[in-house]
Amino acid sequence: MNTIADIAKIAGVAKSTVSRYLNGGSISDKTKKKIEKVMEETGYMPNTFAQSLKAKKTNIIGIIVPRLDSYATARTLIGIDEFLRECNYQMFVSNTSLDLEREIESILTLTKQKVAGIILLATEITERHIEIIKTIQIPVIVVGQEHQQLYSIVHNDYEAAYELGKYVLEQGHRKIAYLGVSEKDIAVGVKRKEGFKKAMQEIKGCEVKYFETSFKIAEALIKVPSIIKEYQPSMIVCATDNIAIGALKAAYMNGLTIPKDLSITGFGGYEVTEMMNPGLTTAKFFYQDAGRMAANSIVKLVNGEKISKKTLSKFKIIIRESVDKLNINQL
Amino acid sequence: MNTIADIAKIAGVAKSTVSRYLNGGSISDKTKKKIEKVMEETGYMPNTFAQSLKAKKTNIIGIIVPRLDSYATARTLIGIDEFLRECNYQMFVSNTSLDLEREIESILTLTKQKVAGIILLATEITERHIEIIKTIQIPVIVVGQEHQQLYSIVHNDYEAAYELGKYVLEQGHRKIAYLGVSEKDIAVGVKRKEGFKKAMQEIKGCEVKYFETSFKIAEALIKVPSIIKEYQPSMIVCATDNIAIGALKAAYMNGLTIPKDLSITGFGGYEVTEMMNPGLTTAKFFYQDAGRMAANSIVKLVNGEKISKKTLSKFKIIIRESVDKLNINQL
DNA sequence: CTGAAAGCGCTTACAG
DNA sequence: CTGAAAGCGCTTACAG
Repeated sequence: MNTIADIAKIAGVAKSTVSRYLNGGSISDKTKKKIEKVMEETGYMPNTFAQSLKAKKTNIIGIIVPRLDSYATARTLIGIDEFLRECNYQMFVSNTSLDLEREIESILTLTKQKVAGIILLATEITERHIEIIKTIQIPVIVVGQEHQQLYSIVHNDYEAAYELGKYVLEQGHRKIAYLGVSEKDIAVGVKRKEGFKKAMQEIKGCEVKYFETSFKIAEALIKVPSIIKEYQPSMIVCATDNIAIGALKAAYMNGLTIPKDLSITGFGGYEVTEMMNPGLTTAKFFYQDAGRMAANSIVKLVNGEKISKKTLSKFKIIIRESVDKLNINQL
Repeated sequence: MNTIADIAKIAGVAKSTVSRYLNGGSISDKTKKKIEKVMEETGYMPNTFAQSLKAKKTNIIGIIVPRLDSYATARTLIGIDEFLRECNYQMFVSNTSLDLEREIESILTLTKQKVAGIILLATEITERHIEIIKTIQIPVIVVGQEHQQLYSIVHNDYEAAYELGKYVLEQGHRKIAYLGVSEKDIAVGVKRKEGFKKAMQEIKGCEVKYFETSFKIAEALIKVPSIIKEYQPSMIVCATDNIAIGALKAAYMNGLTIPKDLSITGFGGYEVTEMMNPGLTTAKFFYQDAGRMAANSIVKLVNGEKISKKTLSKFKIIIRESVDKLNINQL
């Protein structure tokens, strides 16, 4: 592996000239040719460390993800990657396996590596997050959760849940189970539930019962049968598509036909929900878009531009076949 | 952001002493205490570039993935990440969006960044891959595809397909459609088909017809109805779970009941196949294991240890409900 | 347009 | 155990 000094010697010029060649400084055509030739012959590759050591910054954006095996993560990463490439930035992905401790660690490690900025796909924002983000001198964008003190890109969980709730009521459902997640997760656990509640409050005589589960399909599989048995709702609104997929399977295993015997909805709009049978009605979020927005924001921050604290990503209610149309008079 | 020189000055020692403190060299308890104190006060963070510039190597392993939104990729990454963390290596993920040109580029970029090794989740290995991998002086492990000249971790596609083929025959199927992918993909396009063919050849009077589609669910959705209509098989063996999911949906949309009217199998063992209705019979590969194996291999190579050119990852036929048991006499 | 020199922040022999 | 010095490969004023 040869260095700029080798190239200079072979080409018979000074190191600085080679450096200038590399960085688009002004050089005569003659020396340009000479250097070009040597470059090709040697297959020279600049040492990124030496470059960064001088330049004091990199074109790398660190992305911290809670998990890799998630549709939402994958799509968001694709959006980030796409946009970053267009701006000549690279992305460095760091996985934390849903461990908040590792999230903090990752922020520190990325800082050491002098990334230009950090995008955090968040699940829960703790005091320690705020603290450390203030300490490091690097811009940070949070995706999926919001916090007054941080820049964030968030899905419109509240409105999406509200719209979905209204749709469900329009279909005549009046005895509904809402299967949510822990309120530690503000976006999924709180906002979606609140939006849904608002829709429910706008109508009289609708019975709703709230249940809680984890993000795991397997847990929904276990919880749903008892909900069906004890509460006997005409529909289960699930806080994520994965929970809905578990509910769908649980219902089938208990001999129920969807949507005739039970209606089910999700949140997310994962590709596979379209392939379920019946297709799942769900509130679709545009993860890839949100990823692009996050990338756009971080690049702006890195360049010292101003951006608004919070950006909302859009959603769409996708109506498929998993919700039955009930005749209200029959109830 | 302060440097080793700042720390040294504040603590009243030499830079080299601080460096020694950082790297576990021998120092007296007294100076240790002093430095420790200053470290805490300043919140010192070493500059990774300067470290790497001297040390001439990093603890980073570059991972090149063809796509991010794939179950197989995600699981493999998890396995790699897990193992690498245990060995104090970091992973740097580079996505190519199924663009072979970008794959070559990524190898070059990672080389410039002086990664210690590269793991390539491969789809197709071209001459240019071989060429460039020979050029760079960095160990490379290929996952998912094999090549005589490269180190690889491969799934046992051939045996898996053979076993699955035998199972299908045991269930009495004698008119089978095999829905595969392009033969450019040796593992999925060739090996699986070959293994399946071998099983078919061991029995007489079985009619098999081979079809081809892409990896996309949407394409399977289009192709499958015409296969059903024109060929009327009792079963469709799909080369991936995604294709099988598309087939399942297509069958439903055409009013068929699975497995009574049509049996379907896949390859992969994606988590969601268990949640389909009916559960999909499939050849499960252990992606996370394969990821760990790849990480293990690359660490060995980086440390100059010998490893075998090719390592096989295991598989398991998962029998669920998507294959009907036929009475052969009835045929 | 070109070159010599200083310096980025660290590590590592080499003396003491 | 500790310090002074050289050097990793590059970039960037500063002269010429």
